[in-house]
Amino acid sequence: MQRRFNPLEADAKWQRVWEDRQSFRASDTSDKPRSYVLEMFPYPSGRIHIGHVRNYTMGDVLARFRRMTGHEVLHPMGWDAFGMPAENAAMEKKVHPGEWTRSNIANMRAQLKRLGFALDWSRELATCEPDYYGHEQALFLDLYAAGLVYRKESAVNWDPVDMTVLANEQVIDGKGWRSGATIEKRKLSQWFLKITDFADDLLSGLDTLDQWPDKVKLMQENWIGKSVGLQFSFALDHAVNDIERLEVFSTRPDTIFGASFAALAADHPIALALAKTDPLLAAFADECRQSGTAAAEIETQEKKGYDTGLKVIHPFNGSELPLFVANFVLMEYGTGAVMAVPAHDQRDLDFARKYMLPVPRVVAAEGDETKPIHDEAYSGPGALVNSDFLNGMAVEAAKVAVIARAESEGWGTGTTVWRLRDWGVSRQRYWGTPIPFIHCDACGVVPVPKDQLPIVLPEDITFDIPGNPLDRHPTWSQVDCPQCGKAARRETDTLDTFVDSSWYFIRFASQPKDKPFDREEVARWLPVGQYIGGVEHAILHLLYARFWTRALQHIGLIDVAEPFAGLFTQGMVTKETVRRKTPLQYLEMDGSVTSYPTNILQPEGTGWLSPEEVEWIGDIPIEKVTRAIAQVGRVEKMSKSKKNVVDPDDIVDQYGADAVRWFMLSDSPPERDLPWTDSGIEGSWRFVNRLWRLFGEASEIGVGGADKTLDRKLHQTIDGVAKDIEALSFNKAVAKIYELTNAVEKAAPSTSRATAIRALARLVAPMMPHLAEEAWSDMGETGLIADAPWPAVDPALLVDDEVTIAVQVMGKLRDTLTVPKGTAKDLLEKMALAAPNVARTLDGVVPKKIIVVPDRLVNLVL
RNA sequence: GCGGACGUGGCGAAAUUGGUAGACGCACGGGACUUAAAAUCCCUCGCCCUCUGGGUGUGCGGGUUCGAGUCCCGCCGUCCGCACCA
Repeated sequence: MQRRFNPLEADAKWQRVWEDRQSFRASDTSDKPRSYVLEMFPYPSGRIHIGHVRNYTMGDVLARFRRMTGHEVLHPMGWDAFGMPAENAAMEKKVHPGEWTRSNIANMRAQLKRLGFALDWSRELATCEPDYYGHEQALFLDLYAAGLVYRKESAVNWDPVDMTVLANEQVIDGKGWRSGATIEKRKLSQWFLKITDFADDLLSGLDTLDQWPDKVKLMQENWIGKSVGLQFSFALDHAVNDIERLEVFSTRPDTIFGASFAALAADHPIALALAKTDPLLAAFADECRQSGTAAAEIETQEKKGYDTGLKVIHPFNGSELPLFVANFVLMEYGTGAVMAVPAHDQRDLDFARKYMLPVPRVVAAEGDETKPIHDEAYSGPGALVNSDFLNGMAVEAAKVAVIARAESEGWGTGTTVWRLRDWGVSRQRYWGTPIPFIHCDACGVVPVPKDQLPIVLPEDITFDIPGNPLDRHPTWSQVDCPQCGKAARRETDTLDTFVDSSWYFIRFASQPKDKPFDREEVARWLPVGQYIGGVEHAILHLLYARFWTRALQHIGLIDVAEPFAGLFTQGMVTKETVRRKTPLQYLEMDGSVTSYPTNILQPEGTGWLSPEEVEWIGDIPIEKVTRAIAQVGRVEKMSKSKKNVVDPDDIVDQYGADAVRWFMLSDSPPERDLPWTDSGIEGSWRFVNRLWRLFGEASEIGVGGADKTLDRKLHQTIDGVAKDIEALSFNKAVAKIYELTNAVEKAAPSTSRATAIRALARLVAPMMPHLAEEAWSDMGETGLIADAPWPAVDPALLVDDEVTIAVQVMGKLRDTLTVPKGTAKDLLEKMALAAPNVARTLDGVVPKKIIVVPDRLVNLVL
């Protein structure tokens, strides 16, 4: 056993054993308590990156730990395999997207296997295979039958680079989330999922998710964007194209007497109608449409308007208010028109000041009733003033009163408006799930009969020109109408890949051939107990998956409303960057620095330097090629462009899987970023070897017999590490294991020490499974440590029998006392006064008051 | 602008209900072993001082308390999300 630990040998050996024995295959029939541990499945880009390793290591530790604590664990892995990169590769490398994707999957599967994850590979799935997406088509048809899928012509977000439509969630600062191209608005016939039907449920459901980060819940809440208020109509003084009334929505109906104008979006039907005969308005509307939606532009953009000359009639006092077209009113929200109350809304105020409109105050805090509004609108609480029958009411009461009057008089209703839009799922791409519909000139849009599923993608396609290859395929879209039998056309749009990832966790739990899943089997596993992934999916994926699950529950296919009971969002892996420094400077032999003119020898490239391009002289980085001094940049997310990527394969080659896994769990709390350092992985590797040597001493009993102190340390560690793993506080579990290891190493040989070493192997088994198996077998155990139970805790050993008491004088530490646990207060008091450091500090002064906290401290107050 | 999170050594970080700040790891420094190196082991390691002791210290300024990293009030800074949402 004194041989050196050879990770590459041990890793391969135990990985083969686990596979041969199908150790991590989840049983559907087990009567153990079930635990579904899931990490977000990867897109098969070609290589695993270190962020995946961190993500899957966390899930793996929890999964292995749950197995050891008697759970039947489902811990599956699959591939989010449809999407644009495969088509881009097809265009660039002339390789079929399917071939590219499947070979990437093979590579990445091999990489994952090298890390020894306890995954149930028998349930592996890839969303690009017909036996997955065919079932997705069936579910889509079920949702269609239930009225949750519809098709409509609408203005959509068009990405001119990827040449496809994007959902609102996929447009960030007016740019495509993948391509970064500025998004255009286009009118297209599109498929939509009625996520808005579930807006209220998705919002209130957040309250049931007590094991989700507040941050994610808040982000979803904001995204869903519920606003409660009054929708009502103003009468117009002149009809426009037979439109006699103007519908507006307001969350502040209480301020209705403060309205001094009304405003329309440039695309509002009234504005469009007026623009036909008013070239100046048409020009203004065009200007509004062109203005960008980027953050910086909105920030600085001036409020602008165009007076239509029309008036709206105030529903209570009959006064006439001017009607403007204004650049700050959005057609997509509410009714595309607003009642403007400058005193209590900042945008309305800015606008009113510019166009010299009145600013009557109608809400005031006590004493402010006659205080005029200057540059800042008042949106705080208070009582209504200058508001007729509302005067004196509080804001909330006034809202209720106005809504009641509007409803009884028939010109408005209390309404809720949502920011959430329906989910547009059509994509004009090849590499996605074909939408199972047929367009017939006679019958219209006809769903594909389920017995004709799956609609499989054609293999013979070309990528030589941009656009959707399915549109160009000579025969694929030609099909007979299922209803009338006449020649018809297949839908050539495919589904957004976020649909694929909205139900894969259900398919993992149950994968019959003839249907998407079996209801009873799903009920045994769902919801996912612990879901782990990056925070970048806080809205997109996690909202869509919640919606899809609720929709399936709504149509009676499954029994849970929420797919993920526990969610954990882990931080990124970062690394220091190194950049070229200009003008170039050189380190001379004597340590001095020489500068050279900037016009000679300027090297090319981005300026980021990879570790291979840099040599370190002390802590000064030198670029090898130019010999110039470089500079250490910020610690940033690993990326090719910053040249700070670490490849998992390389480091597994060098240190083995366990050292890498251990490093992923050490130091940084899992929700925070983890800075990768070479010395850090070295340290992990050192610890692997330290443990290996210690495991070799498992049978050294010595003469001592029991070692009570070590027994306590062991049991406290077993207990603490279990709690830390349950809480996903891996960094704390790691620290406790280090502490125990230090204690065991220092302890003299004894039966306690031998016991502790054996227990230590099981404590590290979830984190370093290969080392643990190797040691376990060397210790003479016959079974696998992967199947071994978590060590039992003796509660009697969790409490110390001796405690260290702090002795303070006026709150400052002066001495400590070591006493038996539970020592009486008066005795502690005496001992504290007698302590030498305390006596010297007191110098004869008698304390006025003595505070004794048993087993903690004594504080002498003078 | 709105909402949220976070500020602790050279670095990553610990710290139950307010109760010995800096566990654990990394780096640095010193030592042992060695012909030498690697590996390993031991020691030191917040800052300052008149150093068997004392002062000071958790972004800054106040407050509550016998006692504050932790609670309260007011600032400053960093990061994240949303963004003309009526």
